[in-house]
Amino acid sequence: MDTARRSPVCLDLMVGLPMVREPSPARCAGMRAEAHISSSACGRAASTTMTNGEARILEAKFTEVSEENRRLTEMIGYLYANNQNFGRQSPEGEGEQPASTAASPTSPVGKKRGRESPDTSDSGDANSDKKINMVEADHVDVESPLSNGTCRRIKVKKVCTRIDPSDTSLVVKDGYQWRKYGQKVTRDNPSPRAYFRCAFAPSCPVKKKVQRSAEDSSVVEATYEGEHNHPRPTRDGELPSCATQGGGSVPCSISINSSGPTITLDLTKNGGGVQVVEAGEAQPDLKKVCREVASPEFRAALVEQMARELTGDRKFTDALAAAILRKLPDY
DNA sequence: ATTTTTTGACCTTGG
DNA sequence: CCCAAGGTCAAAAAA
Repeated sequence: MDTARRSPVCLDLMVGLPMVREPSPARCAGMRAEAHISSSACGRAASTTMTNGEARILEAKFTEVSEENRRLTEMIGYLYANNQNFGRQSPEGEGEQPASTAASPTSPVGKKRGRESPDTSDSGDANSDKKINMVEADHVDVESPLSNGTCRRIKVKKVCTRIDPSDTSLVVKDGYQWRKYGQKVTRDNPSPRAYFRCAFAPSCPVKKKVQRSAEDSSVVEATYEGEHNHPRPTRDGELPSCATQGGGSVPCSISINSSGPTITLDLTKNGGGVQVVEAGEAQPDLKKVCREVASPEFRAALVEQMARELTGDRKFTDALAAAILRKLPDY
């Protein structure tokens, strides 16, 4: 497990870009339109100091870098998810069934499955301090179509938890940090359903739905969709610190905000390198991608491009100069 | 001032 | 095309 978790890579390279959500197919058109509007607005703003041609070149470059950025982020998240899969059975660590038992895509989650063997291994550590106990853990994989025509399996896991009936918060402590983004009353259940996203979104795609059981209001059903591409923050669901955890698995992180003066570059973890554990049963092209990402050439190119992007950013160089100046002793 | 939650409106999907 | 239901967004409110 430690070996499998030794390279959690969370590389968020949103260089000077607004955070882009996981593009839902239906939203792509709108998002593209927005991107176009904003970039052309940029072009207009810039036209006071540069020619139309230059603006267009910059715009094209911007689009290209954005696209590459998105691909890299996606690839690394995917690699890490795979990496975790091979190291242990699931990110939550429960004994799950093999993926071959996956339900059909048209039936994502069996509505009400019979109560099976209680599962206390999942998130039990995080819940042990509360007066709640896991009643059921249910898990299936569903396939979600990707833009390139292939399908990616999304793990859907259902966990029933017994809580105090007077507790109306719909909060299920599972060691991760969640942000609520919606609540809805559904037809088949008088109690509302709460929608949560992982606090690390959009880099972490995991979502969960929490709703009281229609039959037993002391039981809440939490449905998890997807897998975390980062370690569990802490027992209490706190944000991870930079300190090394258990098996020395801390995500490398890069956080760049070129729209403002604050720039955070954290390449200290894992020596700033990208380790990739090759997935034994990975698809051939995935293996190829693994090798490519792990290769020194790729890393060198990545570093070079990042350096180019950063040094080319006037705001970054200004902020850097200002920071260095502050560090210099006054004479 | 900043972050998180709430909640009505909007979007998507399936029948 | 219409409708219903689930899911998501984003402005406002609360912490």
